[in-house]
Amino acid sequence: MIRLLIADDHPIVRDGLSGMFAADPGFEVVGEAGDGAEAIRLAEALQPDVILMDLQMPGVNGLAAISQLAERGVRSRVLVLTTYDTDGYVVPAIEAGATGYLLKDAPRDELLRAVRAAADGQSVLAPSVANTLMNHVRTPPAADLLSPRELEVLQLVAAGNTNREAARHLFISEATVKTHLLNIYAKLDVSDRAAAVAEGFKRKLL
Amino acid sequence: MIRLLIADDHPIVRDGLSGMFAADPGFEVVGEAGDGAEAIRLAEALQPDVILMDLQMPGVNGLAAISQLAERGVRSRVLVLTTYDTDGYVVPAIEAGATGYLLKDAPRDELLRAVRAAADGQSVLAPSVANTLMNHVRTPPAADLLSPRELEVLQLVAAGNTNREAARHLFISEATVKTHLLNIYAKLDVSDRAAAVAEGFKRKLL
DNA sequence: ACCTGCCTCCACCGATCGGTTGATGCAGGC
DNA sequence: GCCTGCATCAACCGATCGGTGGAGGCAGGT
Repeated sequence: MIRLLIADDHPIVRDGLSGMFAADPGFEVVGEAGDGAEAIRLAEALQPDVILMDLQMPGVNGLAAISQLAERGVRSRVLVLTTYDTDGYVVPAIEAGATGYLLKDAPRDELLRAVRAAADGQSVLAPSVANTLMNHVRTPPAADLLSPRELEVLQLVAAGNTNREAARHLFISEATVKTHLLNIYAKLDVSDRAAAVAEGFKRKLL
Repeated sequence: MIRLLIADDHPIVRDGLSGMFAADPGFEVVGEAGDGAEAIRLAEALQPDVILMDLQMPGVNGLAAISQLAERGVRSRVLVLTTYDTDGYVVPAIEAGATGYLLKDAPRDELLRAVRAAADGQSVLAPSVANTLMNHVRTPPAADLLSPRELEVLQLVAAGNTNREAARHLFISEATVKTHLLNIYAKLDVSDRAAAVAEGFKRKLL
């Protein structure tokens, strides 16, 4: 018997989900919340196995609610169930601790399977959500903004080498290393080696 | 009609998959490869819609094959189909360009659905693989190795500030900034600001 | 043939940084 | 009450860095 909490600001959606799960003997809807704050209160009080959470809610939104649940040590699994494939929310929701991410257009049986999987700690992602997540992991084009040589220099600098040491590693003069660095600064729009390293990481060059 | 290429070093597995897809009129197995090199050759020659790729293969392994296919501009979707939920390969495979990742214990109909989805460009992940991927994007504990103040200093340094500028931002003296930096160097086991920024990124502190 | 981008090198300067030593005050834990 | 960790400040030194203004060679593309 899986104990469920439903958090959605639309009563109609809550009723629909509630009825759907009530019809299946494997589930019990133990509570319903209309906003994030209520969801947190009820989750702490009821300790459900799974929380179906909409992201768009008034006041404390779903994302914030997920973060707070994690902080407060609530062990319920959170399954995000949202209307739109709002790309921008997928990664934050997962970072915040969501166990799964489905869209509301999912067929009934898929939703039931997903909740069972979530209760079991397994991850369920809608295909388009999986896409988003995978694109997030895939390294972007990583522009060949820096020349190969400049990249080598930047790597050595990031490893803590002084210009002189980097020069020795590359069998060139210290002056050349400095020239490369100045070019790197210009290309990355920074003004010192530390910021260049930071930009290098941000742009996934390192 | 979806055109398939099967790449697996076990003939038995190839036969099994081949027979399975041959039985369905929606698929056509246009080729089979026993190693990565052959998979690449056949993929370029046949331009299949989907490639079912095992990761463990002699010579050029599946991971390397996926990378090379992407480099050579082959437009086929690659669906990784491997025996074990080898965690370490999930993220690299996706970074290399895999469209989906399934385990060989997947039921027959799920495999068929997955191939159709892949042909359509949609992502299909086995639940345990989805788990792995999600854990990868979740920010690790991010050890509170650095004190809050030290972290602020490091962030300012990473943004390209000089010690003096950082001091002004924090309303403290330059000497204090230097002290913080020295403590940061010791904690991160580096010897200059550039390497500290690099370590900060590697340890996900920035 | 020309231009552009890349890689290489030089010299000089002031500004900044890294290293050291030492000090104070204030929390929290034993 | 003592110790540890954190945050704050000071003065000093040599080493390093960033900025400037060059210069030449060598490849690839127009």
